[in-house]
Amino acid sequence: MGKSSRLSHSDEQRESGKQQVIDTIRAAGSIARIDISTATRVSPATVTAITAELIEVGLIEEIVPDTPRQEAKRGRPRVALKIRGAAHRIAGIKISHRVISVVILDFEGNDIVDHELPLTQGRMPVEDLCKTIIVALSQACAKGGFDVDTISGMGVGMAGMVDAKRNFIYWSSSLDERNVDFGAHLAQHAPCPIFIDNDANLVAKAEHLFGKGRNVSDFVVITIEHGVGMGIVIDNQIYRGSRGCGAEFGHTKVQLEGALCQCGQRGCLEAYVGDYALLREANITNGGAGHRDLAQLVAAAKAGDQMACSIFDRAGRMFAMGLANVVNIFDPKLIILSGARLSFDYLYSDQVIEEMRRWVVQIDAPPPKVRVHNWGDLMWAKGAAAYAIEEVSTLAIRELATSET
Amino acid sequence: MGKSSRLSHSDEQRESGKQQVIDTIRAAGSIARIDISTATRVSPATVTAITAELIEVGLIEEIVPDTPRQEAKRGRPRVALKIRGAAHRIAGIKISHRVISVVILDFEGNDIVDHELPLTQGRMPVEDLCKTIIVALSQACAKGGFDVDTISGMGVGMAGMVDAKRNFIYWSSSLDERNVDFGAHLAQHAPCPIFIDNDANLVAKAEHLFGKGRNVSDFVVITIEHGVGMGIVIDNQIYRGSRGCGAEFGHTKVQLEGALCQCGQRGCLEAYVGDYALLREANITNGGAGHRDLAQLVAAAKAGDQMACSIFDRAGRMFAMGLANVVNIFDPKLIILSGARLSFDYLYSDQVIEEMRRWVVQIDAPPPKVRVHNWGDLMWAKGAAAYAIEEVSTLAIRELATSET
DNA sequence: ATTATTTTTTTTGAAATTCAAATTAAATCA
DNA sequence: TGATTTAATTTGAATTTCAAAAAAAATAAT
Repeated sequence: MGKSSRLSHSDEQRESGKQQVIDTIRAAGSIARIDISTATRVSPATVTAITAELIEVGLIEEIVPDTPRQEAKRGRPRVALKIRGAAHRIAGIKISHRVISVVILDFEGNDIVDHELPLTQGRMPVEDLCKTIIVALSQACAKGGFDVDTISGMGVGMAGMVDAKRNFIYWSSSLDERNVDFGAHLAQHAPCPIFIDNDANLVAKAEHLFGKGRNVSDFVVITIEHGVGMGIVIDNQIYRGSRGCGAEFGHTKVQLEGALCQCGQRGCLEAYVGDYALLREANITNGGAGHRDLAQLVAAAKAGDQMACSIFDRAGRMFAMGLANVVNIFDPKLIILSGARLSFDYLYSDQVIEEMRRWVVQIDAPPPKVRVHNWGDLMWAKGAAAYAIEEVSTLAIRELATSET
Repeated sequence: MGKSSRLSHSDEQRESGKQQVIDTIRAAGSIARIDISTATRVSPATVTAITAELIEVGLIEEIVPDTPRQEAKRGRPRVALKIRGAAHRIAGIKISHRVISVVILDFEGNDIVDHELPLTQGRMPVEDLCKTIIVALSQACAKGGFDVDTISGMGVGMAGMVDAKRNFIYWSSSLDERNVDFGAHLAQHAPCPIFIDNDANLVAKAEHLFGKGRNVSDFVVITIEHGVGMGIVIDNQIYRGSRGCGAEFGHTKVQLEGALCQCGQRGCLEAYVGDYALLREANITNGGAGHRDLAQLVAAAKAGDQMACSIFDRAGRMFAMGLANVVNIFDPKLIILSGARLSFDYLYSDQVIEEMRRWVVQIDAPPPKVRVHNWGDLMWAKGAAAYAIEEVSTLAIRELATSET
């Protein structure tokens, strides 16, 4: 028999018991009730009550022990719980310049389908982009053989300045307008709740839920695509700043009156490590002749070309300096360098990381761990899905509290 | 009749109703029950119950309306509540190079006494420093005419790398040893609970409780003494990083392979804006002859000396750059530039702040506010006291929950 | 002066959440 | 087969919080 309840004030922001339990299960992958109890410091009695309710509504399920026996231990065997994948279908969408990537996951985070829709233009009117997103989503659903209406939530990630709380976009390289209430526009076309955020924040979410940030409460994720992005997780939550758009690592200044950046300012990190910045240098030093393409430049460096080496060398050092600043300010346990492809290994090298470590304030406590994570191309879209999974999870639990017999 | 209780798990970390209420009262200064209810979204009934208990144990009190009448309004008049100053006496202690400053506040935050004890040496053995702290505290108490044993808690602030949670000091310019469990040492002499932290963090606390950060949930405080310090408040709490010592603003790098810093590294902000850095430059450019003293250098600049101007100019720009980086990473609502004396007005000038604003990522949302706050000399010690007040407050409420008939 | 109105505060009984302790369940060991 | 061990569940109680009603304390209206 379910319990009815109105929302107690303190459950609104804080983690209710149910949230806490479901988060613990998700973080663990699979976990027995007794371990949930120790992890959350909620009594076994309460864990039983909560999990019973979550099982009843289908958000989690028991794992039937297909493996004959675990280790030979006495006592009643523990039965593990996990998220019930079938509970919800979640879409993650990443808008890049040339393509929209869609991934559809089940509620547990397993891939169901992925899909790409090429874009003819990088910068689009709002309505066009909305329609295209829905087209991409529909195609993905068709590929998976289910209806769009079966999607419970959709995360959307794009480069730019996004106020995630309001689903509002101050600026994005994918839109031809500034200050767009993108959430409102997209909602008119979408069949489900929408959650929009900056793409780097979403990758941080993905690392937290599925990646190398699992079970880590505080860490920083650095991404490199065209620009340099950062996502910060503090106390298991994305830190978003007061205007909803902090963590602009790429526009951190590393040189007074330095190189000109795409953003119009000087001395931004991005203006030293971005692909355009490297090519700009290569072509200047080469008198305009030569490297059109980053791969070519990398090859030249590997072949021992002095110019090319010097370019990457400086980029690496600037990157190390930027990273060191983040560490000096945040002092995170862990830094994850996430890449869709590892085309940026000149920045993610041991040498760069060593240099960063040297530039960090020295104390007799272990310096932050640095881990490089090479997801495939789906990284960005999965990040968007991770965000949506979390939000849908919250919605589902809130609904539980509000309704029920 | 009091209520007995054991600690529910969720009350340990989270804010219990009582904490929330007392924090609201402290933040407001004085506030009626009905307003506490709306501010905390706790029901009036609960507010009545909680405040009744807090009054009974003497942590808060009603304000008798000395002023004849407020505005002519109908209805039962609201009676305001405030923290009861007499509930506790709290000490705040700041260790500087030349002096130990002590301030004793009542529980409401009002000054009771302050006192200074000159130091003969800047860097001392642990035991000596502990003893000296107690001497300074005792002298302050004597001055106030009360016993040391009547102090309920003592905050201690010092420059260096401190893990506040453990009262552990990795390094401090006041100690001749590294990695000291200073809390344990001091506890052997002190008559009350001790709370140690980095001095800049403590100033942030003071701004939050008593200063320009009152009722602001997220902000950054920059302090300049000999070095450059920073304290970060996120979600009403000091952000301390994973090793307990983030926010090393002064050792943020602003120049690749830059000027040599006291810390042994190159390119630190401090190596461009610290007093020693300015004098170093002045003396080099002057061929070693001349400015021994910052005041002299400032005077020279004001008189139009080209060299001096250029030195301050660069320092200001480096400072702006460092600040811009903090904004680009944190996106705080508010930046408070705190000073004990305003000897650093060349860094806190409108020009510097304007420059910082230009270097911040531009979006159509208001940029962070910047406020300069000139406390007197007591700033640092008050910060230590602010921290202690908050901790004692927490202890008092925890005790309430644990004991009671 | 008396009554009506307004607003704050308190009281009261009920609902929700959580827990400790006792109990039951499901396994292995002897 | 019974003893032992560990996990999960049940049960009754404690605590917290709230909604609704009542009381309190003022001004406004008659």
